[in-house]
Amino acid sequence: MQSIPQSTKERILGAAEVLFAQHGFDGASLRQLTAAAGVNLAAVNYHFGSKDRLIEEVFRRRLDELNGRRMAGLARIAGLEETTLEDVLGAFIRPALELSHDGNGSLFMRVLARAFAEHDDTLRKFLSENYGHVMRQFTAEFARLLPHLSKEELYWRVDLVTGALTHAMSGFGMIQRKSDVTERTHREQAASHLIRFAAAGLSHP
Amino acid sequence: MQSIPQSTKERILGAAEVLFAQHGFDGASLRQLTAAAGVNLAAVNYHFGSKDRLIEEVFRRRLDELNGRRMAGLARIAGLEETTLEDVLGAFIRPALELSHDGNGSLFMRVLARAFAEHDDTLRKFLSENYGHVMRQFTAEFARLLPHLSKEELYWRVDLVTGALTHAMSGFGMIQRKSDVTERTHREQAASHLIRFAAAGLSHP
DNA sequence: GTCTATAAAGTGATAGAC
DNA sequence: GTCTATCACTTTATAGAC
Repeated sequence: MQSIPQSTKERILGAAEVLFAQHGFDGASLRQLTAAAGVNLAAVNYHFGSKDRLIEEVFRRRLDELNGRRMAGLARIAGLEETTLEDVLGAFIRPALELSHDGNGSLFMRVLARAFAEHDDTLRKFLSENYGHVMRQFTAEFARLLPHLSKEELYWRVDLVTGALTHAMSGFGMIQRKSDVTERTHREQAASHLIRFAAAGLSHP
Repeated sequence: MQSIPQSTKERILGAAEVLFAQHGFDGASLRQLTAAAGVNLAAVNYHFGSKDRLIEEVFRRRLDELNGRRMAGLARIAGLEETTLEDVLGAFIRPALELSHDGNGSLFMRVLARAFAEHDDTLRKFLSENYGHVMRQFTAEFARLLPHLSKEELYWRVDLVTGALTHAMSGFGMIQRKSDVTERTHREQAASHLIRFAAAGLSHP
């Protein structure tokens, strides 16, 4: 297998993901970031224009893929007679699990969690405009499977699922991985617990 | 009622809570903070020693009260034969609700959410050492009420409840308050949905 | 496309007068 | 206990050489 040298742009994006996860968007400076990427300080502004635009690209790089997989998974099962709530939750959660098994993908889930905590209007608008349709599609499928719930009741429950998902997938929790369990297995357990927990929380009478 | 003038220390703590919620611990500078409090820049270092110690005091001021109420609520109901899961969840969640109805208390819930996202070891250690016993007490009561769950299974579920709670109480969600609902009512709805959601997620077979 | 150098402003912290 | 002034850095961003 031939090794393909990473472009400066890719090196910056990779280092940014790691450092934003660890220190936050304000906490990670362009100096730390370019040093970690092994590129010149001025390269960020040359390739991205500003730090804010770099932040957006860090999201876009992962979310295009992540939400594409979610939509593909949903398309495969949505509307079928025998679809279960667990199937739909799996279509949403499993792509996040696969991402977090791949290289620094798990760190990206922490970046995403920071974006929620940030409450920044610009960032929220960017996420909502570019990826809002995914949540809407999934919510529509939940509505079909849970016809006993009012629209409002459903929205609240989906919102709480989002919270549990963000928490679990970004590794916020106090649950420490035991030394005899690989990190991969630990995350798989998290996803499996999450799917059953969310299904119960969504569907209770 | 006589108005009691706030001390410099209290003014700083109040302004810090607001600005840390809005801009984060790194994002809010001591200059912004002291200007908002109407005190001199040097006052932070005089009264608290450093920015990090100020951050700790912002937590301590609210968490002593918040967790005290939680423990008092739990003591009132724990161990009783007829205690329900909803009662215990209420004892945990209602003090947070009351806090968020009081002045800038709702902003503090956002500060707390940021602390989770921060993943900072020093801060996590501070929270765990000072308030870890609260989660342990509540988990013990959950264990009593849910004897069919293994220890591991219960830990996962409690962790997921924490995520949903943080999310809901800090107002992360996409659910926008409607104009005909007061903010107070909105938060009460959030708490009520949360308690039922968490009870279902904790207790499913 | 990458580099150095630097501008212009902001940062936490502190010394010392009052 | 509060003030001004300042130290010693770090920040993002950019101009201009190569």
